[in-house]
This record gives sequence, C-alpha cells and structure tokens, in this order.
Amino acid sequence: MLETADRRRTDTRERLLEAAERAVVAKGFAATSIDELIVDVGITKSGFFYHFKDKNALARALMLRYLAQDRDVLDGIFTRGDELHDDPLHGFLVGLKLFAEALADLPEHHPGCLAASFCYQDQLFDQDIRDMNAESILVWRRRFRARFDLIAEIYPPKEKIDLEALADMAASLVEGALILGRALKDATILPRQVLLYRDFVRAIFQP
Amino acid sequence: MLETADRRRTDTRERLLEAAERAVVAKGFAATSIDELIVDVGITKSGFFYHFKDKNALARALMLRYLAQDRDVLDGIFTRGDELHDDPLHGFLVGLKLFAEALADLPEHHPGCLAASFCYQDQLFDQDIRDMNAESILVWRRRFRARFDLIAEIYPPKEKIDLEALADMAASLVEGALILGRALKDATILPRQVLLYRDFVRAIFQP
DNA sequence: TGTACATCAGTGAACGCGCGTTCACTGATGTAC
DNA sequence: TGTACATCAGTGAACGCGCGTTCACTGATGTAC
Repeated sequence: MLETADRRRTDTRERLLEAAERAVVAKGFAATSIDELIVDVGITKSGFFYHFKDKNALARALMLRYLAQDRDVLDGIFTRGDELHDDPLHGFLVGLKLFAEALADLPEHHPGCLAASFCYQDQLFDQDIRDMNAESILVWRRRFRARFDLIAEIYPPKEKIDLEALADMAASLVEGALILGRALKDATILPRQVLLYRDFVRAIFQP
Repeated sequence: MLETADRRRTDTRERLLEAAERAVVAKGFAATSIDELIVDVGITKSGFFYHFKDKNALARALMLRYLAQDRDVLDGIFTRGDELHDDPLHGFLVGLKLFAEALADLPEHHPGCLAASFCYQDQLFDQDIRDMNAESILVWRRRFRARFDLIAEIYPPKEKIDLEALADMAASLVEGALILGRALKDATILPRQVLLYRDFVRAIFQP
C-alpha cells in the first residue's frame, strides 16, 4: 500500500527546499549556507546530506520544484480565465486580471523569483541547471505566444506586431516588476504592471 | 597642479571595480572572491585592502559607480533624442529608438544589471547600499514620469492611464528583458522589448 | 506469529580548504625648508 | 639645490573561522519467511 510505504517518509526534504528558496531569493545561492537551513528545519548537517548528495543537488531540486509550481500557478489562473469567458482574447484578459489580483494578494511583501536569482548567479551552476532555467522562461514564451496566435486569427491586429516579443513581455514585466517591488518595497508595482500589460494587449487586438 | 598630483594615482582601483562588476553580475557578490579580483588586476590581496577597507566598501563603490554610469547613459541618449526633435513626445520616441539601438549594439552578449544582482542579494548589504539601489530605480521612475507629465499636457490620453506605472514599466522591461536575454542567450530580446514599449507609449498618447 | 534482515532518516565527530581580514613593513614619488 | 620627512600604492606572511563534505554509526520502522 502507498499509505504504509509513505508512513516513514517525512516532510523534512520539502521543508529544506522551502527554507532554501526563501534564503536563496533573499541573499543568493552562494550566501545561503547549509548550516542555516538545518537550523531552520531542526536537523543536523549530516541529515541534510542524506537528502541531497551535495549543495548542487539542492540547486537542481529547487529548480525542479520551481518549474512545477510555476506551471501549476499559470495553468490554474489562465484555465480559470477561459472558463469565465469563451472568447480567447477575453478569456485571456480575464486571466490577466485574475493574475494581477493573485499577485496583489501575495502574503509576502517583497517576493522574488528563483529564475531571476539563479540567472544572476549562473556561473555557479552547471549547464544542466542553466538549461532548466532557460526552460522556465520558455514555458512563458510558448504559453503566451500560442495564445496570441489564437487571438490574432480572430482579431487580426491592424499594425504588424512582434508577437514573440509581446509574449516575452509578460515574463519580462513580471521579472522586472519583482525587482522594482523589492528595491522600492512596494507590493503594488507588480500587479499594476500586469494590468498595464493587459491594457496593451487589449489595445493591440481590439483598438 | 592636478597633473602632478595625479601622477602617482594609478587606475588600479578602477580596474578592481571593473573586474568586480563583471564577476558580480556573472555569479553574485558573495561568490565573487577578492582573490579572483586581484589575480585579474595583478596585485596582492593587501593591495586590495589599501583601496577598500573591507568587502562591503567594494559593494558601496560598485553601487556609486553604477549610479553615475546609469545616469550618464540615460542623459546622453534622451538628450540626443530631444535635440533631434522639438516635440516632447516625438523627442522621447526618438530617444527610445536610440536606446534600443544602443542596447542592440552592446559588445557583451549577455549583459546584466548591477541593481538587479544586488536586489536579489540585498540581505548581504547594509541599509545604506539598499537605499542606493532603490535610488537607482527611482532615477528611472522620476525621469520617465516627468516626461510623461510633459507629454500628457500636449497629448492628453483618451483613457485614464496609470502614468507612474507607465514610467516604472521602462525599468521593469529593461530589468526583465536582461534576465530573459541572459537565460535564453538571446541579445535581441532587450532591444525588442524597448521597441514594444515605444509602440505602447505612442499608442497611448497618439492613437 | 515470531524472528532476521533491510531500509529509512537521520546523528556526531572530524577534516581541510578558501575566504576575508590584519599588521608590520617597503620602495617610489612628492613636498617643505 | 640638497636634504628630511610625508604620502602613495602597494608587499608578504599569518590567522582564524565558516563552509561544504565525508564517514562510521544508530534507532525506528518495514518486509520476507
């Protein structure tokens, strides 16, 4: 039975990953020591090395976890948007509204993004992890690009528009607004940027 | 005479800062060792501590240098734009075009921004440095916001628009696009985002 | 059902290396008189 | 103009601490027979 097989499994590994993500986003991977994580979680250092063969394995696990969470969040929000509106443009616009609201309600005051943090420390990691980081960005590009292609069939834009750049703009704005929000300690910046992006998208397809 | 007074002054300090900025943007401040900087520059470790009393002083000096360079670059480009066109909107649009071109011509393939790097490691620094980082963002906000107020007097936008968010969008897009450009190793992302921003600004004030 | 063994989720102690920092010292250049 | 002193831009050696990593070991839980 899965139940019995799982009985021995603790959530220590997951709690290590949570503590690690908080610390990495706050001060970077190199400055995040294993010592502080195990104090957070309440195990000894050897306990850490039971779960991760070395510090690099922690980075890899963080990235995997981040990829999955990111995908789930985006899926949830934009699926909801499409449920609320049949039309691909308006379903998307509703999704962006929901997204902005979700970002405004974040409990943490100054959140950050693991992809951005890793990006500015990429020399620390092997190619494998850098590839995963690139993939995390490509997920956004593909998702938004596919939607814009769909919308453009129904609402062909008047002027030529760089749809790939428009798709990348979503990730760019979110990454950038996270930085501004943190630097200025202003949690409203991120949702406002998303709403502005929404205005832009609407203006392009429905002037 | 300044000449003679400066004769003894070497450029070692400046070369240390250059090497440090490269390394910090590539792998973060914590992972940048003093040892690697002095190898780059060709002095001993004690030589480093002659120029900076400790590693924190290096961070402060990097931030000061960055603030000055950033201001100069922005000044240069948007002053040029205004010289080429009297109208505040069109002078600004020309400036954005010049900006995109300057970004496309950057020699480094995957540049980065010190403000973003410091932002994702801010727990390493004291309040003083965090304040300077916030200031580096506010410089952008004030610059663009003032310009939009000016433009809006002549070209009042049809619909209500969050001009502060529109101003912040410039820094957000640049910071975000730098991250995407690095992660995907694609130097075209950044200039394309700036051109898209330009389209948006034009559409708002001159539909 | 009892027993032998295997696996899970760690513990505890030790190691060695790289890092930031200190301190006494130095040769070349500049300045006062 | 020469000399004494000050400053600049470093050198060289040492230190100590925190960090990631290893390794032999352990008690609790699960599994085969």
